[in-house]
Amino acid sequence: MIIASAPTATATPEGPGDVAGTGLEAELGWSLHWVSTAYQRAADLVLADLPGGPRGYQLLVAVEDRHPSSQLALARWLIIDKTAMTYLVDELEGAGLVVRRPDPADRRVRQVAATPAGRAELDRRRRALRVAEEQVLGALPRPDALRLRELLVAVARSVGPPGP
Amino acid sequence: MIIASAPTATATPEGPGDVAGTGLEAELGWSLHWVSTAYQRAADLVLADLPGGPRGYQLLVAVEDRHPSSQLALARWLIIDKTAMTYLVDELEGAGLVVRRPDPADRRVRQVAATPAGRAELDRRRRALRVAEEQVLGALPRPDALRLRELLVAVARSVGPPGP
DNA sequence: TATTGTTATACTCTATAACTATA
DNA sequence: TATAGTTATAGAGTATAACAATA
Repeated sequence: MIIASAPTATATPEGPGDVAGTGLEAELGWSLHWVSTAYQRAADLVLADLPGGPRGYQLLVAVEDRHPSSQLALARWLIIDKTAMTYLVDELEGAGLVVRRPDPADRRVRQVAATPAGRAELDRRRRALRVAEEQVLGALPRPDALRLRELLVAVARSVGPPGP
Repeated sequence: MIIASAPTATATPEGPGDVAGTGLEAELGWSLHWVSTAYQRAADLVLADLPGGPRGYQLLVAVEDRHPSSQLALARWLIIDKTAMTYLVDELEGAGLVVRRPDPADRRVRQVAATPAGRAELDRRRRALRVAEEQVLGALPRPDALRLRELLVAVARSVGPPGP
């Protein structure tokens, strides 16, 4: 959970020269919380009926973009437990979106690959998510929205997606 | 959960004139996820030993900044169930950080107020959180960090903290 | 002996429902 | 009858542990 303390009355955006004053101590937590919540709400609507839900989407993206070598590699990338991965792959495989293939070189390993239906589903959801993003950032003028994306990406890079 | 798909190889920050390209569809979810996760990790360290944890902190902030008129008002502001609120207040009251006072005007209602110990604790945690925030944004030059805070606040205001 | 994947179990959070005491 | 607060219960999501197959 993100720390979301209330903004104080004087919490108007400050000029860049300003040091964070006493009313803004928790503002980062507060704003991050609400932006994240809004995005989640929008994304959940888009992904609610996808097998596996948001997790299922993440899995499809990872499978398509990274071709992970095993369920375990996939679990580590998504930072979920290997036991949860079993259930998640079960669900997506049951829906025909992915298939498990035994690795010929190591018969302990199952490779997970998207089916054509899975790829089509992924494309649809990706497009819908892009619309959802625009709704979340809709209050910002476009240059500001792009700037926000840039800055978030810069921070995200520095704080830690697990290395490729 | 925030949708966190992997960035693609070409996901370098784009210039403001650029329309989001095909490699960036899920970038907002991805960056939001990682920034939020980093902040949460840092905040959890600061708040792990506080009674009620992060939730307890949010409650202390709300009690001090907003003086809510009842547990129910507090629960609505923090968007947690009134039943969870009971347990949370129990924990903080047991630790001597808040007290429940019956409202003289309506004996069904319990007002929640911070004790001196609660206020002192809140001040300490607020300062520690401010340090944590700076660590999360540490990779950005200070003007960029301030700009990011501004933009996040602008979006947060538009997407929905419950009105005061 | 170590590792991948599966299954079964337990634990934590949150949500639902039922109850009390006031209004 | 409706509301504030409490308690008890059930559910979802997650983590832990033991197991089978393979290296």
